[in-house]
Amino acid sequence: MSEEHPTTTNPSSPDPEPPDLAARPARGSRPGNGADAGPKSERTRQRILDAAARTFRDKGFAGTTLNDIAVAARLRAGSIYYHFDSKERLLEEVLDIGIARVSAAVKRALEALPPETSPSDRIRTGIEAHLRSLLYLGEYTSASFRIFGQAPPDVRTRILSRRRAYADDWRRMLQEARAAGELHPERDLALARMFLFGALNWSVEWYDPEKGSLDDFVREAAETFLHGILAPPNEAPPVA
Amino acid sequence: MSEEHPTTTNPSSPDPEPPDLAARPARGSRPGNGADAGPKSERTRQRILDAAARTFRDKGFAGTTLNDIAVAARLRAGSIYYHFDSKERLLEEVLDIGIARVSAAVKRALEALPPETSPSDRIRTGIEAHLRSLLYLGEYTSASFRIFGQAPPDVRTRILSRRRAYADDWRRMLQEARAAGELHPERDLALARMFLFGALNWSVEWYDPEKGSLDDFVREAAETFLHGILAPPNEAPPVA
DNA sequence: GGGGAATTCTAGCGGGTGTTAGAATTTTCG
DNA sequence: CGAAAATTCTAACACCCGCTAGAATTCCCC
Repeated sequence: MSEEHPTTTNPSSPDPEPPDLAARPARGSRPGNGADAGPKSERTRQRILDAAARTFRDKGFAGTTLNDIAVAARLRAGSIYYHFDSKERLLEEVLDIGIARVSAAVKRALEALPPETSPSDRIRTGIEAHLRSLLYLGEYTSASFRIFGQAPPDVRTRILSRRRAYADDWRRMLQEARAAGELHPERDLALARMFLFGALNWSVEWYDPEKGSLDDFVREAAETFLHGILAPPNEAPPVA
Repeated sequence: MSEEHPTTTNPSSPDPEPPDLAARPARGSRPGNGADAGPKSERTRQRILDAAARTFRDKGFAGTTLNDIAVAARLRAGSIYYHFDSKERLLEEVLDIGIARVSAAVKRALEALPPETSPSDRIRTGIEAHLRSLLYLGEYTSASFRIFGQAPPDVRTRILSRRRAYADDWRRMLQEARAAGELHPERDLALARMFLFGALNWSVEWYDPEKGSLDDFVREAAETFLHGILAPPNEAPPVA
């Protein structure tokens, strides 16, 4: 219990506490005493993280200056280094929080469903939860998907395990639906999943909350993915 | 006939020659004579453009150094300025060529169809052509979609008209299919279109040409978008 | 309120950026 | 061949980057 930064900012995800992110000794002198750092500066750390998430998302990783972040967080660039080891580490934490939040939101939504819910309805719920956390929950989630491709290789590999775990959740969901006979037997599930991720994550680039409610939007998105755009082939359309 | 650079590099797209990109007087002295620049250096310009497309795509706009491009094009960074005004202009031309090629490829594929082709089959063909030019045709097309979001605002607005024109092609295609009664009446076409773009363009990030043929891939992608992933609701699945 | 730790700021270092001027080289063609 | 034009290179400028040391300040708590 001698570490001073809680590392993971999101309180809703039970973390196995990856040790690589935690080790950051306070600069000037040793904190020494048993108590961890006061919650006072924890809020500054939070402000920096928030500013970084938004700025990274808007201008990309290489396009973002530490000064950009500092201005948005209302301090000087040098002060960032009291809280974070480097620009890369800052990115790493933003990305990490991002997937952690999306993953937790989806998990929570699925667990809230009645146990007899059909696999395809679970997929529907998952899509809606994923989209909602992307578009509403904040900049971490959108940043996490938007700039992952720009992250330096070592950051990417360090983040990858979490992303893979989330991808596995989806793989499982789709396989269960297939096992239940609810999916078209010829569809390639791996491709469908990547297709889905692409479609959903791209929405942060163009979604406009002014036009129409978010609820309608996420519902329609799920329907489009499940049913496609074609009219049902056999029966006449319900409008008669 | 006093300009020396043909501006648009792709010979396969009939361009209306946007004048903003063309104006670049040769540096040291006036070319003066009636003949335009020898095709000798035109190939250097091409090499720079190719190198820029690939490097931009891989490392992003801000993450790419003029020196990176110069190394890939086998010359010195300063020499780039003989052919291009600035890094931004270089990006602009790469992006421009990218959409122009995708747009031309899709248009060509659609025109090759027999005139009685149904609107939904036209959509299918469009999807396949778009994907193919993204994944096979080269780095301009993939770069164009991958880094558009990183472009400086003025570059983005200058490119936007072309992108809008391409989006309009798709809007039209979808509307015709709907008018023909081939689309599900409740689907939101604007959303479906953005959904589709997101799914397709994201594929440049993960598509692996080693696993399976491109033909199968693009076909399957089109089916997934058209029919969704669910099993057909009314009839029994064709496997009986 | 005062003392010591925690936090922020100032100032700067070393390096790399886009860009440019002008010299050096290559190409073109009479 | 030789001269003029076209192309490339060299060298540098001005600037901004990520990052650090140490001084200055603020915070916390007895």
